[in-house]
Amino acid sequence: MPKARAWKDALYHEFARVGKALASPRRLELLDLLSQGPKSVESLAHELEATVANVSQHLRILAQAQLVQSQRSGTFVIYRLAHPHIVALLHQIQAVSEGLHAEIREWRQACLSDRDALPPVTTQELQQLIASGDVYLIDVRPAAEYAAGHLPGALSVPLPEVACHFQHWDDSRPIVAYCRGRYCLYAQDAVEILRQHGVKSRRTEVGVWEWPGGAPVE
Amino acid sequence: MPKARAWKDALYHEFARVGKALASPRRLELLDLLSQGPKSVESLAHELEATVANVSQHLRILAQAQLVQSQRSGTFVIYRLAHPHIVALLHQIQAVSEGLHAEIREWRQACLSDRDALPPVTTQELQQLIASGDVYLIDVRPAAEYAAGHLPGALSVPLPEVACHFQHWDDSRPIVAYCRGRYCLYAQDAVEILRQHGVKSRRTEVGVWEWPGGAPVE
DNA sequence: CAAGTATTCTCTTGATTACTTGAATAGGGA
DNA sequence: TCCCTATTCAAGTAATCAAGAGAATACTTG
Repeated sequence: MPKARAWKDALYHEFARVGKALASPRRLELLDLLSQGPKSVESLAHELEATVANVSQHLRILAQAQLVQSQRSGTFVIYRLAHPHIVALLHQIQAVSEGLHAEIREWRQACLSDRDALPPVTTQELQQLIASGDVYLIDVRPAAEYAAGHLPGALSVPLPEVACHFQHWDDSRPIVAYCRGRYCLYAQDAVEILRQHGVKSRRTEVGVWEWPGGAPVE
Repeated sequence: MPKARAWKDALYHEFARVGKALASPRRLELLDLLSQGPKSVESLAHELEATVANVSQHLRILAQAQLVQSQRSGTFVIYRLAHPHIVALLHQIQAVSEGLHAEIREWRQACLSDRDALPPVTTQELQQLIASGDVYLIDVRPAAEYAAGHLPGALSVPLPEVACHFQHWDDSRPIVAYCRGRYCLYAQDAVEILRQHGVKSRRTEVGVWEWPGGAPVE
């Protein structure tokens, strides 16, 4: 039945177009950054510490696979994910990868836990804290990412400004920092900065877009 | 901060190992077949209409990414998925791909619907039918895949045997055929065979492993 | 132990991909 | 209109990957 073979070949060829787009570390990191909100080529290149030309080419490949869309805004070109499902796909890959390759778990432990005095805040805990309202919930990502979506009740305190803000705060309320996700070090760094100023704080277990209630509020 | 870059590079490199494994149509089809149950290299090569050597190499790549595991059984080597999460990852890729590339939907419509007199059975409908017990629910996949897991109450009627079995059945009970999934033509073929014998039947909308209740019973 | 077979390994060829560098394009602001 | 800047294009090189053919391996069965 050669007809059935042709149909299957075409079908899996299409699926592999998505697979090929996910086959490069650079492109996975680009998608991860774009999951935090729309960004320009230049800012993506800066975050990746890669050349603009290189990032531009990777974005072209992602656009050909229709995983991202671009849109001109002034002199910049702004890229965004083409569909919210892609965030779920990313997390699925990361989950499978972490499930299969124990070294990732170990790295994460090594990077995140040994510097961390206090254990991270679990999702349930944070939900209770938000409901009670008695918490400084700080979003330590860049302000643009906060603007693209954040947890309910969160304050935007980008990492470089953490050291300035806390001084005017009530000492008795707990401080909880969150960032891009499981593999982002920003919240970890914020907690460390605060600790060096003698202020206790904790980070969340997961990032914004892993929040169970779905998309965060604007 | 070059240390953070090194950590990120290593991390996304690991994620990309999974991505690279998913970047080939052949490997995606292999994973899809393995999601139906463990199989030998030879039977996989036969289904893919590829050489054994070629399939063996693709399996090696999948094994290096730790997506599949092998185990010797007699003179055969049996491969299986390393983790049930991988099925979810596959379906996620297919969903994103189908969401982005409209042509896949069109192909599927063209292949599946025009030959089909009766509309497919929805998941809710089938659940009601199974609960009532008043249905011939036939699993038209190869017997080995039925053995590896099937829907509750299903009969194993491999495609080549469909023409023999139906004759002893009660005409008044409805017949519903299911197969590997959304992109498998077996159930479609079974319905067509039955129609040529003057018997009405329908196929399900989804396959075994897309069943909402999770893994099927043994 | 020997024969037979399923599977894997090795090597080669051709094709695809990644990254860099330098030039070109295309808007926006003066 | 002209310049300025963000982005893209193009060319070249190094590296990686896909697929096939044939040899080698590993295991079972007699």
